Amino acid sequence: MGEEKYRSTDLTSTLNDFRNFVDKVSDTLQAPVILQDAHNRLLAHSKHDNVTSLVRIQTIMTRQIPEKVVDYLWKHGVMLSLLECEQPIRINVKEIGLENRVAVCIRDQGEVLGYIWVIEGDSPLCDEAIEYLSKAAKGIRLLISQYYSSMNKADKSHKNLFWQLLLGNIKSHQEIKKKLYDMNIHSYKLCTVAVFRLLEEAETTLHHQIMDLLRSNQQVKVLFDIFNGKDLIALVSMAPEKCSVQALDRFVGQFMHLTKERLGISFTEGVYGGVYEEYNKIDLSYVEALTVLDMKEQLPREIEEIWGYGNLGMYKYINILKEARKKHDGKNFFLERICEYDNKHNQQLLKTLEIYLDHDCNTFETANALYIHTNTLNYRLKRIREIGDIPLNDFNQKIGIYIDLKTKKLLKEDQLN
Amino acid sequence: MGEEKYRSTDLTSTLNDFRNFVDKVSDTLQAPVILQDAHNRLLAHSKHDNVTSLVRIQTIMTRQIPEKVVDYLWKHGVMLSLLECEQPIRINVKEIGLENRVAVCIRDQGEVLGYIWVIEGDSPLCDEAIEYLSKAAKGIRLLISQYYSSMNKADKSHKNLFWQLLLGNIKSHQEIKKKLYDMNIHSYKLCTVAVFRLLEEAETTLHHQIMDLLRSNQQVKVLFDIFNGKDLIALVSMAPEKCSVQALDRFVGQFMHLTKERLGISFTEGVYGGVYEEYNKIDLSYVEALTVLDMKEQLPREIEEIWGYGNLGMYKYINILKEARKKHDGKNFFLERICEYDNKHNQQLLKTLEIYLDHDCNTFETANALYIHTNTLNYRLKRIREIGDIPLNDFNQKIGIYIDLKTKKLLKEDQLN
DNA sequence: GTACCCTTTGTGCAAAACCACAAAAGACAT
DNA sequence: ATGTCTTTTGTGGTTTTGCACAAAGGGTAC
Repeated sequence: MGEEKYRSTDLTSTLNDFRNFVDKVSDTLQAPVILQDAHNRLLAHSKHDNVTSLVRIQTIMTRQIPEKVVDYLWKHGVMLSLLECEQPIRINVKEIGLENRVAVCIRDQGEVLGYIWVIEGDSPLCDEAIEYLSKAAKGIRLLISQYYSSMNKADKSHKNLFWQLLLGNIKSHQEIKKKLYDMNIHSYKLCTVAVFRLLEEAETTLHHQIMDLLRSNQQVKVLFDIFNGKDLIALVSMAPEKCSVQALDRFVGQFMHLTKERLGISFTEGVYGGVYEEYNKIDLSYVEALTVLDMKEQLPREIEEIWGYGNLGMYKYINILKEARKKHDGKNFFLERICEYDNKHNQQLLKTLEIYLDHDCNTFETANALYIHTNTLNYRLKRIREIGDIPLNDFNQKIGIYIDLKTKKLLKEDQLN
Repeated sequence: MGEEKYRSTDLTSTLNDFRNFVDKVSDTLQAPVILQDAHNRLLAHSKHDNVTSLVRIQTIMTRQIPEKVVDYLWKHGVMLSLLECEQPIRINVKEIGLENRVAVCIRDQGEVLGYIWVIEGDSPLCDEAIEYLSKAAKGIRLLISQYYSSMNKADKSHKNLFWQLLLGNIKSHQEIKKKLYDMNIHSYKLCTVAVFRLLEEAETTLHHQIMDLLRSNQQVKVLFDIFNGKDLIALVSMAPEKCSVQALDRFVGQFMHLTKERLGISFTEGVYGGVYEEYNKIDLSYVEALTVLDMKEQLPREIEEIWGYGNLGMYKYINILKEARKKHDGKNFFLERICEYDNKHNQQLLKTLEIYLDHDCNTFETANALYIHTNTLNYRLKRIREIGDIPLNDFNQKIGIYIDLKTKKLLKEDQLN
């Protein structure tokens, strides 16, 4: 699913050039050859491969080096030495089914443009062959540069379309569908907008590395991705049968874990909006994702384990409720009474009530969270019912209290800032 | 607590006239005499009463005939015959400690202005005395008319102030306090606005009867009352120790019951707003009361047993939430899935979920409400969890679902209208 | 028809929530 | 210091709830 979205007519000739290049190198060295871009995406592979390893089949079929291989190579420092070494280096690792290879980095003024891989198999390349490979790497530089720049052009209109979608400029689902088709972007039935927020703005090179990681995920197909300040915004799509809260949460979690592990970069949070079939709801999904991010900042404890808008629960509405309360200025007499008692008697009935509601009125969990005996909790709840005159067996009342509790908290925070 | 609020300097002379009148009649008939207005409020009682009965002490002390006596007289048709009969009639009922009396209605062109009561005790009035009484009733007509008209003037500024309070025109608590003091209106610490809505607009005479009933309640002190179209708006006050949800609910319930019973008039609903100490929150309390009324119309079943704004729970916010949802147009995927299943398999999981939440997730109550076996309910809940992927042990999620459930319902209703 | 799946109801057991009571500790005022 | 009131924790027993399993009924597709 890798680079196909960048395909357009003016790029095909370049791709043909790549194929000719690898075939020529392959013929000269009498070994299978693979050309890759800087992001581990396959640009071309030599014609006369008599493919023997599973890894290579996967690489060619998916047009990308398998995730586990990349992972392995990073973990064992192979990628790093490849990046730093001017000369071709030999890679012999049996463990993950990788054949013996020689790899060289294609570089232009320090910038990494891609890699050439030569599969040695059981007959290692001689020194002259290595030398030839080194030269070949230099020879292909210009072509790859051209490839990148023409790709950038496509990329710009690509970015442009994504922003239009995010901003809801195109109102018709059909129209969007056609545009995607024209751009050769194939979506599954469902899509949603994911947003990952970095601790601080990063450099463009980091952006690319992060996006590579994102695109190489196994759970969802990334249709678009773009950086906007600290935010990485992505439109991801998946088949209905594979779309569940669990799956999306896992996707977000794993991606954030990987960036941390592989690149040492931490996102503050990663979230996603509503999941829709209609492309004209992408803007909605984006806004929803931002809402979740906002909530994560305002009430981190409360929605610690929520990443999707669909699971925000009442917090979807908390900002509206907060504003309503600010305007209306009504008191919640239940809470007033409890607060008064707490202050007077140095108690913590309010906190108890909050945690109790946080834990869905489960006495066991609440007692644990408060580090108190269940009987103590029951006693406090009795007092809350008595003092606050609070009907703890009335769902509606509890919601009213919960809303007022949380909005009060937020308003207090607002005042501090 | 009756008529004192109408007292003002230009009225005192009239009240003196009344005292002179009753003393004169009392002297002539050699019996204690009481003069009352049309609303059973005492205008004057004769000087030389040697009071013997508890009822009379109460009447004079409270400046109003005791509630239970009025109740008794209405129930036994005495009031009715008094209203209809031109001549004085004799009332002999021992049962409630009432001494033997002769009463006559003071009438002017059909309109009832008041009553004269003469206590006979053990020496009944002779026919001439009755005849004299009849004439006296006619003689006092003009004075009472004057009394009413001057009272109306006071009443107008009275009404005016109330509207200012309801509309929040006076911003300062202190200023309002002073105005009340000037008008000789004494409030307890807490007050709230109650609103009762009639099925249809009523005549002024009915208004007065209803207000009399309202003022004669035992639970709260009525500081102001006014009719606005179908709505009877009242500002009531009470001491903090007597102020509870139960007390206010009882007040509203009993008053509505009495109007139905005594006057045959039904209110659609009676409600009250927030309870405040500060007079400048009366407008807020009024708006809150109207909010409750609005809810009573929109979701009668849901808030059937709620009359006070403080107990509205989440429904305080339902209109805001409804508007938010109308604008935002997001779907609740939990509910979507459940709905879809219901439609496909002709089930009623959605209704089950709603009733379940309505009953605070109490399986027993829910099963009863749905007329199904608890195991059936448990099975359905299991299916709801499975099909809708709904975490029924997460308070926040449940709130989100509940809000969306109820707002959806309201929006559907809105569309029908 | 019949096979299959979903739903309802019944039974019984185990877990949990709830409640009453008591002892002990702590807070606070006289 | 003393007594009173509130709070915490423990014990033990009852009630309620949750869940597994089984049987029966209902609808649908082949």
